[in-house]
Amino acid sequence: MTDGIANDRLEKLQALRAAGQDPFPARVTRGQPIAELLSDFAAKHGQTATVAGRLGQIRDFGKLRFAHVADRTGSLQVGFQRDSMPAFWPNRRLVEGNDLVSITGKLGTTQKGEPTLWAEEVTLASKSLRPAPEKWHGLQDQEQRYRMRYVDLFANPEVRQSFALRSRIVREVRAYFDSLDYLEVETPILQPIFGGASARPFVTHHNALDMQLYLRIAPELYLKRLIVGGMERVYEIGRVFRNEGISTRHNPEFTMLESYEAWADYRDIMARVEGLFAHLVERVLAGNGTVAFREKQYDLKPPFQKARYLDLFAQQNPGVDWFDHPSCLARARQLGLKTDGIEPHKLANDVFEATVEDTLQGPIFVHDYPVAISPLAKRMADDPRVTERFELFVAGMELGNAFSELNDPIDQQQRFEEQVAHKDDETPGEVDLDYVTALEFGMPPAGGLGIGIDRLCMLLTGSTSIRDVVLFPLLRRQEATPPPAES
RNA sequence: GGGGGCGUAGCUCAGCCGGUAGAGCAGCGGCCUUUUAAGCCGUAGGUCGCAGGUUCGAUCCCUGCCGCCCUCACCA
Repeated sequence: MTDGIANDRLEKLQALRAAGQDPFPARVTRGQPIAELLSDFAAKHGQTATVAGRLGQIRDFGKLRFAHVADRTGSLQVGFQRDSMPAFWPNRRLVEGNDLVSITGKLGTTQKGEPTLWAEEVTLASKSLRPAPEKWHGLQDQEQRYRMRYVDLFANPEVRQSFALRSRIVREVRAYFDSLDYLEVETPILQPIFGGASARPFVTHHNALDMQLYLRIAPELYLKRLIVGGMERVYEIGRVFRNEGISTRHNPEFTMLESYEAWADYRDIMARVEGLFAHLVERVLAGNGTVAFREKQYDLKPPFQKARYLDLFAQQNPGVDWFDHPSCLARARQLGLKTDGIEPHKLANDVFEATVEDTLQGPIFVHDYPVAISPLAKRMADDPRVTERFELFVAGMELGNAFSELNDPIDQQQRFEEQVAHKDDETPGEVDLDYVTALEFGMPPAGGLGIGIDRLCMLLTGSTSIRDVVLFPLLRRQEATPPPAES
């Protein structure tokens, strides 16, 4: 357990104990937030104050030492003078950089005007047995930053800021839906039948019921049951799980916002999305709607562009008919896409993704998706081949997906049966009959929305990798180095 | 899964044409009461990711493996 712990720090720990000091006391004098102390600092000159936090590197002048103490709100210099703290002085070296401390003293300044707490009493709050990363560069190694996020967070202040911003984004998303009289709800993560998206699920098992369960790939079908139940406006922000590849835009567990609103259609939901972005620009970006992402600028202030799915398809694939398999097949081959064993509608959409998605700098609403790739969306009245559905793209990245919800139980059952007939790893092996039953009781016309919160955070924080907005991204388990092979 | 890159001290990084390892920070000892990437003097710290191979000799070249990063595929 002590493997890798610096010996000199263990020695100091022992020395502290020998001197009768607990290196891990249950409580110390709590500090005042440093940011508060720093505001109108001049007026506080001479006052007694306590700060508690992590000690930075010590600058030692013999009979005088300086160091900064950082808490969640900021950092403040502390000065230690031999002549004003004779009791502490002989043990001063037992408290060192990266230790957690509580320090009481008088507020003042140095000759250069730096706000400083002149220490009178120092209490070790918790001994750090490991040194801090390099003071100037912080922790740079990506692997260690993800594996040891706790170090990344205290060593790299901008990481803390990024996650504080994420917290603010989620809070404001809630505030927006709350203001529209939506109810925040929680629906099952453990589901006997997975649905609401197309993705491979994680499989688990409940012992007492001896039942196979899936971690949800989407909350959709449960939220729409609530619409049937008359809740009318609901949203959920929660983790979903997809057993698929990992990339800069994909983590196996990620946070999804889904909202459903009775009596709304997909046009209304488009307005909701624009309203949400207007709210976020105002409350998170302080009115400045321009964000930098992957070296480009994006203006997130609504209104957003709109384009029909099939029009975009036709622009990038002249002469190709989305609904005509041979022509899509030829185009797919020309693009070098994988074509073996791919369902026709899937292939057509692959052509769309290969040729159109990268051009969608946006923000742009792509709307009216073909029904074959939209099993839960309502058909257009004047063209049953397409649905009332849109996706929001920014920087070639899919941020959201919305549609007028299919509420015809007979159509829904047929589409489910179609899916089951062509079952693959990404579709459930059975029809969700209970969901169909719910629709049979009558679901009002409704508009639904899904937004990937992590991707939204990437955009608003300028992060190029989803791992920079997920506190603990999934990494391969680090195995102990295997012993040399026996012969 | 394919392609590319990386892995050297606790941290940040050098390391030439193959000749057996370096700096800064952190640590330890010393000097210093106004520094804030403090400074100066000294000192200690290494399974060069792991395992093989080539070679008189491998951190360096080759092969395999492990991990991470980028990218493509996958992900409606």
